Amino acid sequence: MALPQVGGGSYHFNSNNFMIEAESVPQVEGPYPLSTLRHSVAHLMASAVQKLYPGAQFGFGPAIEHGFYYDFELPEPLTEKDLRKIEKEMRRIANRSPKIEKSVVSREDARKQLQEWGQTYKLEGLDLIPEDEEITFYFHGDGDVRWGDLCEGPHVDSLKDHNFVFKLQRVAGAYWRGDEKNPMLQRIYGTAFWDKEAMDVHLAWLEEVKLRDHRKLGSDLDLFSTHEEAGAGFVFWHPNLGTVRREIERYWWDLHTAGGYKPVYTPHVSRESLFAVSGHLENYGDMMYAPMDLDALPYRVKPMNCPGHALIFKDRGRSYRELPVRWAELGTVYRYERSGVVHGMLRVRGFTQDDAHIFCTPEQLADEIAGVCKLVDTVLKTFGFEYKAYLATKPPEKTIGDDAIWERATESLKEAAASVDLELELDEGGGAFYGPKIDYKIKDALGREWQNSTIQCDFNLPERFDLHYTASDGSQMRPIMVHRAILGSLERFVGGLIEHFGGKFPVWLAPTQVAVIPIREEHAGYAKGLAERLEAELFRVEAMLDAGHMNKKIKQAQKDQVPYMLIAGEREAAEGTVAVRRRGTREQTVVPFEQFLEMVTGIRDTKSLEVPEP
RNA sequence: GCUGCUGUAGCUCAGUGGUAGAGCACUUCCUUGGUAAGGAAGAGGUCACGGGUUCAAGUCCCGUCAGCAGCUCCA
Repeated sequence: MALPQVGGGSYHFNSNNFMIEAESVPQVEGPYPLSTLRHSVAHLMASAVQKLYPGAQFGFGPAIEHGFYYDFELPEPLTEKDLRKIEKEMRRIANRSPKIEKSVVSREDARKQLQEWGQTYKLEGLDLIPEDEEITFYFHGDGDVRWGDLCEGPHVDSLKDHNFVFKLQRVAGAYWRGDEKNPMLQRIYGTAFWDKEAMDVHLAWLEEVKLRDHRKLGSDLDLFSTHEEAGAGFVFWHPNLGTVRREIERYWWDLHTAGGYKPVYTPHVSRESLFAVSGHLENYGDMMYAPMDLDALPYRVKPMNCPGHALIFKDRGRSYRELPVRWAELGTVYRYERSGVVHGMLRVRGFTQDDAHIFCTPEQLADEIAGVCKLVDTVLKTFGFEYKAYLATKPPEKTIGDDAIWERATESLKEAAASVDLELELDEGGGAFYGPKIDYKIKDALGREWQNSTIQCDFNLPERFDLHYTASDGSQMRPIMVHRAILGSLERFVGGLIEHFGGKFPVWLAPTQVAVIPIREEHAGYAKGLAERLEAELFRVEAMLDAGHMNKKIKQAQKDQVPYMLIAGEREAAEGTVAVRRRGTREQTVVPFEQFLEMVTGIRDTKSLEVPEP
């Protein structure tokens, strides 16, 4: 999809290059910051709602990352159709009396005013304003559309004298003040920009997000499904995505083997008492599935893998000489998620973590963390993700472990990051109750941030399981346990990957890597030979040899996002060449088959994200 | 879980109380085509599921399940 030309830079989403060129996003300067404009448009919207739905109660209406929203309590539910009506009214109001005026009032006058208007939520909002802060109202409109709002501002001075565009996007429910114990209000989301082109680019971005939705691609590309028969939040991986997953797992195990990790496997079901020891029952019980009775004892499906790994550590005495131990498991866990939150592959009720636990001494901690940081870097770069890392430190209360060990562990995290040139942003007090951690945020091809990788120090589980090792002086010491996941969960990671790549998987991951298409049926023999040569090199090949039209096969292979098509007719058969057509292009390059094979082998084996010409 | 919306063929969707439809995909036959839709015929639906209203329900009502946009919560 080609987007409007903006500021001399063109903007293409759908080329073979899956990344979006972020630098070509236009930055249009208006007379006020964009967030001020959006906040003012939120007011404009609220006044229109007031006009159309007398008796509306108003909640909050701030500017947000890509626009704004305003929460209302209305006698009837809004539909998308009502949004057009509200937009129309907004334009009318803005044209008629566009000035926005600020009015500073006393707390008492503010209260009186809001009582007069009958705005109960706003009155509650008034009480949230600190004593020493100035209280302001902003007014616009006149006559029957005169509208004011308790608001700290700032706002644009006029809704008419500056050029801007806006659009109301959707309506949804939202709890008053974000608390599910409070009543639910109706929220209208919208956006506003200083110029139409910028908004068009933003809307096109939203379209692209929709096109790349892993649920849509999941069905278009035959990747995965969920089933009413199986229940919400349980993912069925189809052969195509199974192939992607197997490649990722193979890569993951190779890296971990090289990194000194040993594989472990632990049961999906264990006695409930195990989770009492680990503390999961107490702290995580709401997320766990109900117990099942086996021989009159309660058993549970595991929500995490760590208790199992702790049991393995505890199975025999450990010496300082064998530390650190690094144990990895692609461990499938089950967690109860409320029905409204399950979402494709990104939020599910059963998933596989790329889990590993490192048991080490405090002295070893920094080196171990550094090793994990390197591993994370390698993996994320392989998939083309940029990332940022955050150091989450000791929360203010309810923690386990004395200050000395917290300090030492936090220092180790810092030291480790420094040793691998990893910049850490501080997330003060963001650690778990059981230890400090480093969290990674990755940025995908659409510029969206995801949280996947995490490295967590744990002082709690070693305590609860009474884990120990014999130190060189013969004393019994407590190991530190490091939990770490790089992908997070395979479901969420691969679901995100589908969107990151827009279904255009790099060669090493692509379910079908090469499609072989004969021009006429009589060339099928040559084509078959090519396919066999590729299969002998362990390529995943689709040999489209049946009697059908070449054009249909090309169309099919393009739709399936196959990175390379080899098209072979009389000339190619005579010369031992292939006409190579790359994903997302219409050009062909005719090269000797051997040359193609060598090129594509290199691309695959280096896990390149490119799909170059041969 | 909550608010609102939705569920008709594999997919996208039409069908507002009276005999279930279209395009694409699929199957068969014809077509032998040099880079994204050749032609014809055919098959395919317990209208998510259960109950109710009605002479009559895909259509109206209630419930359940599943999905969508969010909220809240999370890998």
